[in-house]
Amino acid sequence: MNFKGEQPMGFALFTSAAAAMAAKDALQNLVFDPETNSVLRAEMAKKNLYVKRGVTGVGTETAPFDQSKRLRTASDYSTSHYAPPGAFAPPPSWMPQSYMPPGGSFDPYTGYGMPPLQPVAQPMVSPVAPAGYMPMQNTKDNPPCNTLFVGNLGESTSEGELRSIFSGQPGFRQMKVLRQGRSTVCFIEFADVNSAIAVHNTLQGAIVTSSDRGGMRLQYSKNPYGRKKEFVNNNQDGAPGVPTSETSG
DNA sequence: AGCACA
Repeated sequence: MNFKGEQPMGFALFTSAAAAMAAKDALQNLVFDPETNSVLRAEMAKKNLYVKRGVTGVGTETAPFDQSKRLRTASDYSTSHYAPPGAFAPPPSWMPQSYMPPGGSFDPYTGYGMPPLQPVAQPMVSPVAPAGYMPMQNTKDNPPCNTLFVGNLGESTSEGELRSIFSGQPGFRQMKVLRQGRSTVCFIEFADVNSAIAVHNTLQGAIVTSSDRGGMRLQYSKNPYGRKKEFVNNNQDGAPGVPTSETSG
């Protein structure tokens, strides 16, 4: 569905072009309305957002403006003090060399400078945490693979909502919901690891309305789809191993 | 924190 010109849109101001790029990538394809499976489209604006001094959340005023009363937004308030959000934290040791976290290299934009200005007051919230997300601590994750494990889902979680959230994501293959008494977990297979990584990052902590636990927790599955189960006994000394379902068939 | 199906 594409109602050009009729969909609401908004503009968000970031501390730097790099931060805006990171947020854009993080939010791209976010399902913000699971009911209709509506997906968020994020682009770099054609022009910088102008913000009146002392006013927050503006952008649509048409009143005549006075150059002295407005502040031109710069692309380079000292980017050095900008702490990237958790999704772009330094890669752990198992991170494959080939994978560069989004937001890692924005060199094309660093020379993009406009004259530095006094910084506007920035709210101390993560620039990529819109409504619809909950902060989510995700200790103990597994190496990236093509299958995501979804946790922190209440027993009331509807499979339909999960499907509407994930089935529209690029690379989605299949989904399986598992009821576990008081809680629910879910497995999602993607066509490739990168698709899974993208969703792991963008939907981490996303609110599942039908669940009563706030945000979902996304982890890489311990046992991804399509990975052959290894032999339990692959000792080199030739001793007979215990047959597994692979060997005894 | 809870990881099934092949």
